[in-house]
Amino acid sequence: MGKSVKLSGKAAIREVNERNILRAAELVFAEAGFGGATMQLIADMAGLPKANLHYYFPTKEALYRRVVDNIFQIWLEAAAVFDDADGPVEGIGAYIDAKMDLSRSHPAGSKVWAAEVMHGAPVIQDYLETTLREWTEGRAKVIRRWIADGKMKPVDPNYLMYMVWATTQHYADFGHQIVTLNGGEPFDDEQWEAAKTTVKSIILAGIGATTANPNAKPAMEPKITPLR
Amino acid sequence: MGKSVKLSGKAAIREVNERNILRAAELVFAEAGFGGATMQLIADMAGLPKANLHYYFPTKEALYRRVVDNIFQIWLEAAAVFDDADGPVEGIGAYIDAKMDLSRSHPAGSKVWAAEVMHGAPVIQDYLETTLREWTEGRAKVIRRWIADGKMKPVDPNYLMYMVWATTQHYADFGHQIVTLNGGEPFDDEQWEAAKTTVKSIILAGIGATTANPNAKPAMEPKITPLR
DNA sequence: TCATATTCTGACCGTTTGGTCAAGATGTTT
DNA sequence: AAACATCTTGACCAAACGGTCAGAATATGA
Repeated sequence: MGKSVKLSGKAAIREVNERNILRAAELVFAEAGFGGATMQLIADMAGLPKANLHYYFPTKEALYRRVVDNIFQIWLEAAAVFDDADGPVEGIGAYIDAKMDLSRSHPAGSKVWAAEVMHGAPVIQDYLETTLREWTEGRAKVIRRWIADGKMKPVDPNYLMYMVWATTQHYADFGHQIVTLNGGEPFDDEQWEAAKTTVKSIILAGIGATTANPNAKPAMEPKITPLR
Repeated sequence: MGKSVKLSGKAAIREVNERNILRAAELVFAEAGFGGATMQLIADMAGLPKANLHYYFPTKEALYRRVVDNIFQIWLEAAAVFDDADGPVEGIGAYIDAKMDLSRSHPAGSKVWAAEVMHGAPVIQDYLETTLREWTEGRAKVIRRWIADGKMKPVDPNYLMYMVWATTQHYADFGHQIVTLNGGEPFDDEQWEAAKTTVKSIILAGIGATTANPNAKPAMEPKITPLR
């Protein structure tokens, strides 16, 4: 019932060590940034001598690349919930849920991604230009369809997507600020649920999302400049 | 007609150099992070020998502190537009406008702030606990008053504030990602205006903001958990 | 058991970095 | 112009860093 076949011997050693190193590296990169992170610190956190790190990952850049790769994979998997949805309430709602859950369960990954983008995406530029761009354009088409079907107000899909990304990832990237403003206490289950509900409520109400309303015309004139 | 008295001689030299250094430092810190930034790079960008930097700012930490201080000041000044407003449309709308303008005019500052918070706010923890907290609580009271007056739906002011921060700052912090998804072209005036309008439109509609409606009762039951 | 492949690790190295310093250059005051 | 304060800068240093390497330890397969 395990998710992967239990390996033994050398193969198991390699898998365990690589996993440990990647986990430690993600935390250290998230807390100190790429420049501030040191191989020694990652090694200590993984419980391995530094030279052993370089046995599995030849350079700091290679290790960082793998960390970012993993994050992007998780990101894409979570984005799948968008696909099989009949309208914005279901689709965008589920997407917000998924991204909020990720911000809670995987804050370090979100931070590494944010720092990478902020520094000009030296490592993941190709991802942005290919995979992410295709994904975004695909979802934009779906949203435009929903708008045409009268299921939500006319809104440029890109700005809407940025808003969802920004709002959900904020709870990971700025988690420290939020905790401080919360009196130093991390969010409990109720607060996470309230945050999630508030985000969904405001965005879905903000775009006038309805479960289905094919024969309705937009409630307001399309003030928003459509995508050119 | 200048904003400050023209100094001459040594005083002028000091002021000009400090300003140049701070400007260069903000850019380098934003692009490379604290750990990735080097005094040599900042010196080159400021057009000064490295030793001269240490004459004006004794350590890298001291220089970084000053950069973050400046950012926080600008942040606070922009936040003032919130204060003299009669309702959410005016207050939150103007605040969003101000923060969007800051994201466009001062993206490096936003990035430095974001990185600082992401890394656990080692330098500005006291700001978060004092000034920022007081400001946030003050604004939360205003928002609760608006809710009580029926000018907007019941929403936890903190979650709402996080949403405004996240959405507006996203255009600075993730500017590179947005530019890439925009085909490599930076936003032009129209796109900035459209982004601003979309953000305001969704948030204000999302919280059911009206210019004034003192004798109306909330349109929906308060699903949102109020601040405890 | 022995030979082979893989994993582990302390010691080491060249480079880069933040920071220092002494001496010179430039402006200011009397 | 002389005495003083401030500013400038190339040269330098100790520490920290990413990365290397030879050889020990451990597992695998015949």
